[in-house]
Amino acid sequence: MATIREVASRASVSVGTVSNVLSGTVPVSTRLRDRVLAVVRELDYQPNQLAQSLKSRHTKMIGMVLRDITDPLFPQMMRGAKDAAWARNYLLVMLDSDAKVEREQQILVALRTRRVDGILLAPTGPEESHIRAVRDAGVPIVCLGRELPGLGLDCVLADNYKGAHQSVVHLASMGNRSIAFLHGDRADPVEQERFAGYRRGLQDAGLAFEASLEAGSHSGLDEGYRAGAALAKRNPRPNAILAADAMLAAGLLRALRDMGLRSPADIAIAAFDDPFCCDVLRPRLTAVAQPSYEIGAKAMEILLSRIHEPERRRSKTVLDTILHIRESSSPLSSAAT
Amino acid sequence: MATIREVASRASVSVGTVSNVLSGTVPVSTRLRDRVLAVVRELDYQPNQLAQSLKSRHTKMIGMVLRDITDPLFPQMMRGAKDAAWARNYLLVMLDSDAKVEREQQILVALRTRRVDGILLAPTGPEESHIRAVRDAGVPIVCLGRELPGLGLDCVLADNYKGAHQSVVHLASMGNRSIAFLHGDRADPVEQERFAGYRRGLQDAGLAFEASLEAGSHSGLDEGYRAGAALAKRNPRPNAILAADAMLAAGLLRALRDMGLRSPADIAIAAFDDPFCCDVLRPRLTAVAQPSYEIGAKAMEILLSRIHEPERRRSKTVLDTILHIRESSSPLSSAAT
DNA sequence: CTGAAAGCGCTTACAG
DNA sequence: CTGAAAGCGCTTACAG
Repeated sequence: MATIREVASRASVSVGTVSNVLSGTVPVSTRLRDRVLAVVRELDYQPNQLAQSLKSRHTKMIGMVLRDITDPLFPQMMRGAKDAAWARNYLLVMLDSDAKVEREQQILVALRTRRVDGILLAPTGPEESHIRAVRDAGVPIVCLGRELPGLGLDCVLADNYKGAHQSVVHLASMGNRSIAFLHGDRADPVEQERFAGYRRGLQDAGLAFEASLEAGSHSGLDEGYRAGAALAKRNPRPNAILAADAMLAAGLLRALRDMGLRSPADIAIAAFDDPFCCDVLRPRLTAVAQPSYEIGAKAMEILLSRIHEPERRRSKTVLDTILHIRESSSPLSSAAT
Repeated sequence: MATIREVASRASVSVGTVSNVLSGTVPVSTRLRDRVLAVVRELDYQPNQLAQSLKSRHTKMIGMVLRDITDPLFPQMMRGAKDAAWARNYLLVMLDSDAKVEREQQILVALRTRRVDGILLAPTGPEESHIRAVRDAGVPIVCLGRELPGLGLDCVLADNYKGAHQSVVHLASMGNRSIAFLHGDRADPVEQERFAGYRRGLQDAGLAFEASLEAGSHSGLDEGYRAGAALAKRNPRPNAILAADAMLAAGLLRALRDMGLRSPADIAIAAFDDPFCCDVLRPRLTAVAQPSYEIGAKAMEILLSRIHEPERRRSKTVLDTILHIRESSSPLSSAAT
């Protein structure tokens, strides 16, 4: 690839002059300007951003580190972040940490040595010493979807508490008196928020909570099937189930079907997050959607602000979830099975 | 962040020595070595990869440019590519071109100026002049999932022709005599392969093809619903439908349900690609899956080979698809609706 | 084994 | 307006 020296010599000017016409920060005579531009075109010269960055101390590049690119939560989040980045002329690159802390740590180091201007992070777990290290090195980080208690990082996340509360109130308003909670990962703080909102929703709806209303111990289709079936076999059978995620709900739906039970007639269902399959399942699944696009966009704006103003106050942004009421909780919304 | 000069002065050695102990390519006395390493730890010094790359002429970074990160085809592909990259100590970063050529072009330029060592590209469309430009600049590119006719790029893709053929033979073997094809984008070369395989499958199964067996003009749930319903209303009604993608099939399924038709009893269905929802739909969808993980992994291996051996012969790798037979085409596979 | 120096490809004051 | 020079943070021969 051509270097600035080559275009300078071909155009018979100094490299400084080439730099000046390209950057446009210093006036250059039209004659030289045209000569330089012609050579630039002729050679298809593109400045080496590595060299530029070395001087200018910024790369105009942001890294987005995701726990699991397979999770339907993330594509929209990335879209939001990407659009916000492009709007300010930053390049957003995405990395997948595969839900492994060591991988996350390696990625963080790789990003740091490549001097990205900032990082958007959907952390893998509670472990945070490696994150602290890169924060202490001075690279701005904003957390996606959850808050890391220890480090005072900016974060933007959905209001899981309120979302759970709202869905329980909805379920109760449809006449369901006993509403169960299907757990995924009880140790996950996000799920704990959801569970807390559920408990409070029960209370506000004047409904009782008891231990027999809880089931599930990890995520996944199979666990949804297993724990969902167990729940449906309880006597008395709960009228409704709020699942901690859509995967569990899909398994649950399968279990009901195999048991000859119908939803919402026999059991109403609602689930967290709203991957595409919710709308395609039978019955269509009522879901508490996170505003993923907005989370991504907002997080990027905050990151960019912090890059340009490192001392700004740490912020925590909480965005409302959206309740999509569909067949699985509402007999009215078209012919449900 | 600390620079090599800082650690050199703190350790009272020259920067060259620091570099030598860190790279390990030149022997250094234990005394100096320990002193340097101590300071490195103390300062949490990480070499600036920008500067390193400027000298060494490689960034150890690969860009993966995807047409649509929302497409369930891609997460696994990225996993495959990422694992292959890490194994050889390269960093893989992902970019989304949003199915827009201009965006793809901007990303390609951004990647080129940042001097990535190579690019994995799932191109957005037939337009290829901007791709040619970066190839001509000398950056190795391998194409994902399709072949760009004009440029002689390495590519790795699924055998769509054979996959279609196989699924038609399967459908025919289940006793279906008239098998329709539900189109997404007729201009898409990948779909054309699929359609050709379908035609040939019909022929090999001794079945007739006629124009009334074709429907659909673009992709999406709604079009699947619309064109699927049209197909199901034809007289005589086709026994089976092969959908160009799973989204179409989901819409089609919805249409059948609304028409009071059952699958596979009234109409058998198979679809291309195998997003998660295929296994969760009711009935579960028979699908021709692309070996996404393998495509990604293989493509990365080829890219890495080309990086180290630029003159190697151009290669085209075709991987077999996998037919997942499920309820929608096989009454045997559990109680189908 | 160790250090001084040149150079990777740019940008940015500073003279002229 | 234009060019020569210093410097960004490294690596790599080359002396010693």
